Amino acid sequence: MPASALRRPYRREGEEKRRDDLIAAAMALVAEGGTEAATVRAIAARAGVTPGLIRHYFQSKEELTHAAYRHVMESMTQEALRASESLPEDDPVARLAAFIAANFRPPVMTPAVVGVWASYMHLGRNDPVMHAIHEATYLGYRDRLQDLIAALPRPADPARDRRQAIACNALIDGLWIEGGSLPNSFATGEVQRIALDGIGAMLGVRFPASAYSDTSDTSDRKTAP
Amino acid sequence: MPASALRRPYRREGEEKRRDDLIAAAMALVAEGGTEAATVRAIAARAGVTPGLIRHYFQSKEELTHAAYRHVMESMTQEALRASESLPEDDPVARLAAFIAANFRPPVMTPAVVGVWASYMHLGRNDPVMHAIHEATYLGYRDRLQDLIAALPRPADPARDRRQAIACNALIDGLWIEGGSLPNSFATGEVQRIALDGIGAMLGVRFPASAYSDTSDTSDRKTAP
DNA sequence: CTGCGAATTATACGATTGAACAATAAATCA
DNA sequence: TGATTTATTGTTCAATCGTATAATTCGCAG
Repeated sequence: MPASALRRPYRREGEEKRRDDLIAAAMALVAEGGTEAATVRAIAARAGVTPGLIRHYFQSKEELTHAAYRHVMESMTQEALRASESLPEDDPVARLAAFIAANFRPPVMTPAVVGVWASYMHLGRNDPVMHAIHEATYLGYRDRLQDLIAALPRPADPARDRRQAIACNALIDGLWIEGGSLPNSFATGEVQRIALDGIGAMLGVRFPASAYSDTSDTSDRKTAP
Repeated sequence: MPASALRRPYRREGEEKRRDDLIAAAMALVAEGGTEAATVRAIAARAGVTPGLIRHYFQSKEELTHAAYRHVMESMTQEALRASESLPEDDPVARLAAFIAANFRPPVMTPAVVGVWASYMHLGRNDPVMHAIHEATYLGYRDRLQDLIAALPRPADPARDRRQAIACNALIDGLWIEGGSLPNSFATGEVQRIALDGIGAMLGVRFPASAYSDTSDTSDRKTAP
C-alpha cells in the first residue's frame, strides 16, 4: 500500500506541561461524566494528544488517576488556607471564619468539584493508594482546622479541640457535599451562613457580620508564567 | 457434536424473591468492590443464577442499579426512624437523640454501607434517575429530622428549624462518611458522642447521658417469613 | 546542514462489558 | 396424565476498555 501519507503533526512539550495537561484533562472529564468517562482515549483527546502518550508519562492509567486525585484534594485545602492567611494573625476568629467561608463559594464549592470528589472517593475502597491519599488529605485539612480552633482566645484543651475539629470538619463536608450536589435546593449564601452559624454555636464563638458577606472568589488568579 | 447433555438444574422462584436476591447481590458486590465490580455476570453468579435472567426481571442493568440504590438509601432512613419511634412520643429530646445515635452504629455506619453510598453517589452526576433518587431520599431524611427538631419544647420558628435541620443533617452526613471510611481514626463511640455534642450545641439542647451509651443494633432482627 | 535520540503517533491485541436471542426444562392447569 | 406457559439457561455479538509495540517525526547537538 502507498502508505498512509498523512500523519498528525505535533509539537514536543516539556514533561511538566504534558503531565499537567493530562491531569487537567482527566479532572475535567471526571467532573463532566464521572470516572467512567475518563478513559485513556478521552483523556488523550481532551489533552490534544494520542492515547499512547499517556503511558509515556504515566506507567499506567491508575498512576494518572492518583495524581489527579491528589491534586484535587490538595488544591481545596490550599484555597481555604489562603483565604484564612489573608487576614491578620492577631484576629483568630476572623481567620477561622474566612477559612470556613472559603469552602462554600467557587472555586471550592461547585457541582464540578463536588462531582470529582464523589467520583474519586469510591475508588478509595479498593485501591490502597487512593485510600491513603484520602486519609492524608482528610487529616491534613482537619489538622489545619484544628490549628485555627486552638488559636481561639480561650483556655487550652487539646482533647476538646480535637473533637470540635472533627465536628466542624464534618459539618463543612456535609454542607459542601449537599450544597454542591443540590445547588438548587439552597438560596445564594444560605449554605455559607448555615455553616458559620453552626460552627459558631458548636465553638461558642460569634463570627463578625463581615464573615457572612464575603463572597470573594480568588479562582481567577493568574500564576506566574 | 453430541450436544452438551448437561444443563444446570434450577428451581423456579417467585418474582419478588428473585428481584430481592438480585438487588442484594448487586449491593453486596458494590460494597466489596465498587460499582465496577457489580457486572451483570458477577451479580448473576452471586445470586445463583445466570446472566440472562437479570434481563428477565429488569429491562436493563441500569434499572437494577436504580432499585438497589433506592433500597440502600431508604433502609437507612427507616433504621433511624425506627430507633426514634421506639421511645415515648412525649419525650422529643430523647427521640431526637435516638434518631441521631442510630446513624453511628451498625447497620447504618459500616464501611460497607458507606462504600455503597459513595459508589452509587457518583453515578448520580450523569444519570437523572439516580440524581432524583439522591434528592428524594436526602430531602426525605432531612424532613424527618426537621420534624423531630420542630417537636422540641421551645417557641416555634419554621425558618430556624429548616436551617438547623440542614446543619444537623450535614453534620450527621459528614461524621457518618468519615467514621465509615476511616474507622480506625476514631475510638469506639467517639463519632456518636461528637455528633450528639455538636447537635446539642447547635440546637441549644442537652441530651441525656443514656443517649450516649445506646449502642443497640437492631440489624439482626428477623422479618416474618 | 546532518544525524541521532527521544517524544509522539498509529495500529493492533486480548480481555471484558452489557445486551440479545434461541433452546430448554420446570411448573401449572386441564 | 399430557399440553402449555414461561422462567431460566447457554451462547453469541458488537463495542469499548487498558495495554503493548512498531513506526514516525520533531528538535537539538555537532
